[in-house]
Amino acid sequence: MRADARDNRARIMTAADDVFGRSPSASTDDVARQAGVGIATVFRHFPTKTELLEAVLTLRLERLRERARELSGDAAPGKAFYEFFTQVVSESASKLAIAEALTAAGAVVGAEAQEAGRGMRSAFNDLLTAAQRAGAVRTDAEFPEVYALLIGASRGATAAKLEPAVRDRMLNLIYDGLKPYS
Amino acid sequence: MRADARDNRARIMTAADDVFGRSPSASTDDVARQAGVGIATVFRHFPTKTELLEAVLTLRLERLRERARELSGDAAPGKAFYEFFTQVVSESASKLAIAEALTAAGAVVGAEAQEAGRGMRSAFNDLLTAAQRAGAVRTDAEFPEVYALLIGASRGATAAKLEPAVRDRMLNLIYDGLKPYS
DNA sequence: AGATAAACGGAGTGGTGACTTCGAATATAT
DNA sequence: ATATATTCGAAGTCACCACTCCGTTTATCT
Repeated sequence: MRADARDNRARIMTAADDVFGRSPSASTDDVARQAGVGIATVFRHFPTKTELLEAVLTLRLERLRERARELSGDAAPGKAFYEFFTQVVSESASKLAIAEALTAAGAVVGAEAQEAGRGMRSAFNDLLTAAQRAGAVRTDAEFPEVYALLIGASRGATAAKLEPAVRDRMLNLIYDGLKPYS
Repeated sequence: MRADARDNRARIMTAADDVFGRSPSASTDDVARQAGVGIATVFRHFPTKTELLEAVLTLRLERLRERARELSGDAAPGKAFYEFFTQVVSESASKLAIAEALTAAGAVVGAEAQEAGRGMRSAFNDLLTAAQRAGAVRTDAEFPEVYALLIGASRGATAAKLEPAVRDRMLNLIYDGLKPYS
């Protein structure tokens, strides 16, 4: 690939991430304008709008998986789990698309995005079981319902445009339900 | 209004509730076809698509408020609160639009829908405070975060197409966080 | 039953958005 | 520097959708 083509591809991804993050129903023209390229250039790199969306989604999922792994290396298991949970929800509140991405991850057709979704969920599951072993999360909570909580909290925070203080109180309610009986 | 006109209006509302419930991006033609009327008839009753959506939303919100009031009369306060919460989430899982409705209720422009949203939230708040007085919900949980939980659980369940069993386990985690320390 | 006002439906209209075409521009190899 | 293969972008095409127009039908009143 020629150097200018690679540049443009990166700029399109960045622009798409930004534009779709603000308004998921934005048009391809919007993305092209924001990226400073022609429409045709967008379609040359991503033959269909769906593929562009999937590329953005994949990137976001990969970043989240990366973040989960960092935390699992750096912090105490309980802290790592709750911090990751909080961070995902906080980012969703300001970036609509992450929530949609998380949702779509379970049902998306594109092989790449599916793989990224599996990776991210797997990393989250590792955080969960480590936190359970450390006694920071009750052991009778299983992955599916905890993941459902993560998605729900993200989408709820995004949809309702919660103030940060309310969002934190909501998260604390959730966390109290996740902690072991004392 | 002529009798046939009133009939058609009702059929259009029912059809819209069904069609938009399955796919919120459905076209007005879809609604007309499902209702068995021409497109023009739909637009005669609801001059714009937004107004049709708002009418459906308002109806749903009013039904929810009604349900909340019934429960608050019939059941013990704690039971009434948790049952209402569960029912809203369950219905959202099968009817996408309720979640969107709940979300939109906070920000919708139409005066009628706003009023219906206020009424529904107020009825939910009554359930909450009664349950708190009865010792079934911790008293330091305030309305905004509890309502945020309701929206989040609804949207999460809808978006992720949770199996009922997982949904119930997720709700139990939430409820454990809402119950008073024992 | 006949008159008439109200309501109906189907065929437009205009605008938008995904995707294509093709001549102009530009990176890279020699 | 020049050739050439690759990439670019502006101006299309086509399909879809919200909304309108108007000739036809139908409920209701006398």
